Amino acid sequence: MRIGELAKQVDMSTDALRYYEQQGLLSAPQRSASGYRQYGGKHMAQLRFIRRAKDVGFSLEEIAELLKINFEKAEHSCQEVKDLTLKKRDLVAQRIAELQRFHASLSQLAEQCCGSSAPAQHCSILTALEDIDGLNQ
Amino acid sequence: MRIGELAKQVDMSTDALRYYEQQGLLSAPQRSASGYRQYGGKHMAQLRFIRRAKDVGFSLEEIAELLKINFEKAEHSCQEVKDLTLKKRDLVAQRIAELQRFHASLSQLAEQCCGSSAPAQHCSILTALEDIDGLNQ
DNA sequence: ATAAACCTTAGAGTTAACACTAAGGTCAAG
DNA sequence: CTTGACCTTAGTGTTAACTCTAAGGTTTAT
Ligand SMILES: [Zn+2]
Ligand SMILES: [Zn+2]
Ligand SMILES: [Zn+2]
Ligand SMILES: [Zn+2]
Repeated sequence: MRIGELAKQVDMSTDALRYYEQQGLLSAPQRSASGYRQYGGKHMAQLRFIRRAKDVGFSLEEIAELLKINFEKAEHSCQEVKDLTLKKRDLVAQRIAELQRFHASLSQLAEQCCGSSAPAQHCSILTALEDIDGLNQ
Repeated sequence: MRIGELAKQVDMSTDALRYYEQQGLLSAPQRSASGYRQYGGKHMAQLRFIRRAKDVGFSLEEIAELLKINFEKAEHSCQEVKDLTLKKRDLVAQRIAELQRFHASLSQLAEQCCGSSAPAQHCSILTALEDIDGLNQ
């Protein structure tokens, strides 16, 4: 299977596949006499692993770590894998908390603004951003 | 007030102030005979506006828009400001939803893994990432 | 045999919001 | 009058995950 075909199968771009190979996420495949990459089922499996790991929020760097562990299962522990997962989950939770603060502030600002098509000289949102006491306490 | 002094007052870096000026977020101040930037209260107010807008999640690009509206209040409406705010809030909400999906998946994965220091050959997390049916349905 | 569709590499571009560096001019204190 | 702290510009580096471009070689179908 050449790169275009594999890319179509897993719904990724050929650029992405070459990039993953360069980053050590996808095994370098054999090459044809003319230098074309020749992929097999193993590569498709790797790409599906990558896809699923991305779908739960892992970065490519983290996925590379997971793939390595998966490749050398005997030399790694469940603890290691679980730690990676929990650490990622906590980072995600932190980011969610930050965004929820944003969301609350934006909601509060929007609520107080009349939203009319009249000139904005009195706009409470602009006032809040200007004044020291516009937001919070 | 020179740039270092102002930067200290608002707790930002001098690089950041020059960057804001270049991006049109901070008015270009007068210069001394030797070319030093000379800031006043107006600039401090602008920086505080920027700080507060950042604190509720606006990007610098969005802040530039808000500053422009704030500067020409008569030519803009509350509706415009409120729309910006609501649009941003909805984007934030979307991102939160995505991260919450990540969080749920990661929690589920972690829950199923024994986390022991034994070899990872049986690890349910790796299995889930490998298998088609490991996650979701 | 030739055109369309595919493949190759290397390298630059994208986005955000700065941080860092170099090479040099200025200002206050002692 | 010299040190040290401050300022200037222009330009490069950072992170993530690719995308795009250029310049060319290969395969397949007609
Ligand atoms: Zn209003
Ligand atoms: Zn308003
Ligand atoms: Zn286990
Ligand atoms: Zn496990």
